[in-house]
Amino acid sequence: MRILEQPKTSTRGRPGTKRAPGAVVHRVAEGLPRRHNRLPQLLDEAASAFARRGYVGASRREIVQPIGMLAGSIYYHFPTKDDLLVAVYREGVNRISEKVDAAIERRHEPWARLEAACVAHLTALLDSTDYSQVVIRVRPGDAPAVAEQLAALRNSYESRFESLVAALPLPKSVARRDMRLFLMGALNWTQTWFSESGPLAPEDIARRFIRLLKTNLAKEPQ
Amino acid sequence: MRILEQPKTSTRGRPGTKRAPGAVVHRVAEGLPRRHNRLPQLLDEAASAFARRGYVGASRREIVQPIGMLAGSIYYHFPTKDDLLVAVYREGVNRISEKVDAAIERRHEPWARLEAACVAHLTALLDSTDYSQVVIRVRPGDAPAVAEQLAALRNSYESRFESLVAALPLPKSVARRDMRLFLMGALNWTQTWFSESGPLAPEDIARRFIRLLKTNLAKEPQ
DNA sequence: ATATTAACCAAACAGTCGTTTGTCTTTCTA
DNA sequence: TAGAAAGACAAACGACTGTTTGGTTAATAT
Repeated sequence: MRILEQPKTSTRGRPGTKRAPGAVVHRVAEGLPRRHNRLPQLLDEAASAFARRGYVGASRREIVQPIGMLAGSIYYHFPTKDDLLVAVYREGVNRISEKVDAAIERRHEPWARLEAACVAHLTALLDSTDYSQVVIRVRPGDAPAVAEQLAALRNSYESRFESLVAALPLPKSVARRDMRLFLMGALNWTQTWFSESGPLAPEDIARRFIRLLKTNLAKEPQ
Repeated sequence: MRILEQPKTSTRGRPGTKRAPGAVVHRVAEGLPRRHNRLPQLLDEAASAFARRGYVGASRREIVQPIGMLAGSIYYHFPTKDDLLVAVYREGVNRISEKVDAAIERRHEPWARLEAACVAHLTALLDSTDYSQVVIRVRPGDAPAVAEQLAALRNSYESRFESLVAALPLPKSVARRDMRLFLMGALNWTQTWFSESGPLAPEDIARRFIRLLKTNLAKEPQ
């Protein structure tokens, strides 16, 4: 199981100990993974911690504590905390992408496709134990050394919505970029105020937002 | 200049050193403030640091370094880092509230009032050196010990928009709470993608979002 | 002019951070 | 079944964290 790939020019973060500049940073697993491999659990806990506490707020020790692992052991799997974040973030992008793709697959009408995508997006975002939360909660700038990687990952996901909006039959005066940013922003911000005990389920919220967009609010009552 | 008011039951955060439970936590300034008082600069730098790096990401030493103050000196003004955050947060709420109030003061048409409020809101949010950024960037949950205070402050500001939306002449079918959350979410999320070098100024974005809301997108092209 | 005190400085404290090193056990392969 | 490597543990490293303590200086009121 090969983990480290990029040249590791990123010696950022807290300079607890300086790393030897050109040396091999960490022994990298070469053979096949074994049965008793806690990498999946490690990623699960990291996702949970990053989603709940943010990237800087989640320490390595509190990440591994629930599975009885020691903080140093993470370095067998990931050479830095930043790399662990990238792995979680990538998995988050993959999962939410799959859900969205599956949701729009069998729809054909452009508005129905957009709505299905938004429902899937919001469900993933607000579902309490999902990697996808990290993609929204953690800003790329929170880990400067890997910020570009994170931004690229997020972008590769959000570009789907460009296509979905591009397919809509809209009045010429409407700037589609504005509309996408408007809609996605409102959806992403739900993470701030959404409560599971609230009256609305994630899919309701998504559908209501789409409806609001389509409704002509300038019209007088009734 | 009296700073500490609440009973200080919150001995949270990193337990570097335990505080004596019932003892007077800190000598509190009793007399009038003096001329050479760097409290305003301290607040400025704290706002800047919290806005740029987040609450947990900004250390006390990096906050005071630009004004040549030492980390320990903050404790003359604030008994904990959390209290410093509350002060910055409160100032942020005050500033953005004043701007919004001033903007809507001389407007009377409901939609014009909402638009003016959104323009003021977004300008404050995206203007690079303002306290108000902290109100959006920092989540109340980032400082659990004072989370309720922060939430209450944010709420006292956002309630303005409830009134503004309530005054709109809307079709009966429109849920005003949804609409408010929709609009405010989209505005607040701009902090994530806005770039000063981009094509749009904050006030343009706000106006375009309002226009999008009012436009009937369900209509076919032209 | 003197006493008071606001507003710091200087230096340390204990704890936590991300990270490293060396060792050990378990699993797979030859 | 022997050897090798996967996947950790145990313990420490130095830097950094929020916080405390005691002393210092300069502005203010008397």
